[in-house]
Amino acid sequence: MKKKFLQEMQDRGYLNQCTNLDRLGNICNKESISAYIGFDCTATSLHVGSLLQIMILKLMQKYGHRPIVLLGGGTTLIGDPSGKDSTRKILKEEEIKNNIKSIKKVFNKILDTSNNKTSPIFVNNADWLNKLNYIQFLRDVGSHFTINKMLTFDSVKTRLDREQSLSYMEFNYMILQAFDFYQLFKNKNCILQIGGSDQWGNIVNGVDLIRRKLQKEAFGLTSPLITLSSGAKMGKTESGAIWLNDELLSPYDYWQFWRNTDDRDIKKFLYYFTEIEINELKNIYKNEKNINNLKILLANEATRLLHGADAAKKAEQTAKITFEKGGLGSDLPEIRVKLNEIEKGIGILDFIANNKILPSKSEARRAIANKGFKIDGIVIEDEKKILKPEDFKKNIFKLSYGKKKHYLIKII
RNA sequence: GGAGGGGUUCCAGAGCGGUCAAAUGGGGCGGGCUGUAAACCCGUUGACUUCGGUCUUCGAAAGUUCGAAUCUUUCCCCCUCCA
Repeated sequence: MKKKFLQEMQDRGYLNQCTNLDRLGNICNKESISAYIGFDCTATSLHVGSLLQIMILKLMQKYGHRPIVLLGGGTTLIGDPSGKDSTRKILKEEEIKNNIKSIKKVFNKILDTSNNKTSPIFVNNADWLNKLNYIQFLRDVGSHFTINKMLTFDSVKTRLDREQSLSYMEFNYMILQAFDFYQLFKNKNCILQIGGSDQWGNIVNGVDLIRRKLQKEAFGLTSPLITLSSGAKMGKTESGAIWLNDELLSPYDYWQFWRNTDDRDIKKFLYYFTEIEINELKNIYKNEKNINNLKILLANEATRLLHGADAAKKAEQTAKITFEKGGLGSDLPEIRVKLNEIEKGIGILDFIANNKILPSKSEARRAIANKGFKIDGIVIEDEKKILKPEDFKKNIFKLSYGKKKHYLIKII
């Protein structure tokens, strides 16, 4: 039973690169460690692009290790240039604070907070970065970095190669991230930093800094970049990002996202985004010949992990009713209208635009001309249609846009 | 600091006085086929419209003209070469 934690990391495909896999494995098997992952706080929610990292934190807990979640209030003020080809918008401190609060909710939902030994610790690097004294910092930390080396990092190189500007502020990002690791190593006994493969350079810098300043070994580990078979970026779909916070994306829509996984990605995703044991997964994969059932399994498991079992069940139920029976699933997004407005009559175009189903009446017109809208399964042929009480059976009807977007229209 | 090149609709990229809401490709969206998949095919892709049109867009502002994305001036930004 060697390398239990790292073994499963590897089996699930979470492991891309490690500074010293053998030594880290030995330590992990002997004692419980702390490891950190830093998250960006540029939005009020993380999206599925960060989910793999969160799964890793969860896996740590499974093996008795403690995850440290660094919500980078300090570094978000700067903006990580890795993987970006242009400078990011600079956020106000107030916004970042707000984002951190909102993002935290997701961690508390996914991670186990009941076990004292493994419950996550949240840290904010603003706590130490904001206090830094520039000159002091340059002497203590800056002296350990050479420009020669910094220029060789991908994040810097790609910017320069593409002749896109890289501000001095952003150039400093990697040093700050290295300093974060150093701080956590020193104060929280955090010996490992994990990140996406684009973070490799930044992570190695931290490991180096710790070695130079403390003559101690720290470890770095990266997860692979998730690539979709379609070539698109994970987490970005037609209708925007797949947010983890339910205020931004309902559990039903989240479920749908997984249900619509490309055939070619399904196996990988089951390993990545569910907690089903590897052996069981192998079995399932061998025995289940209907790929759609695998997609449903993935959707259920992934949704359960984030939104809970009830939400997952409800979403599945709604999907079943809506797609298999053409009926009205209770979990579909609802749009309520007042009875007196319906009695007056509402033009379908106005209705679509006012309720933000589409952004403009012109688009609504086009969609109707292309037979994109249906009421209870019947195509709306006339863009001049007026919604009236007769359209509502039992005060409700289903408005469908395309094959996948359905809304319950209710009279209140 | 000097010399050139350029900023066009989501992106790339044509247009270079009227026929331009702007070619073409990509992406998006809708339809068809299917399995709520992929591939493929078709349509669509500024807003408002009484479907006749109307209004707002081609880095910003001002101007020439009956008429400008296209010409002129000023400004802002980006790139290349030289110093």
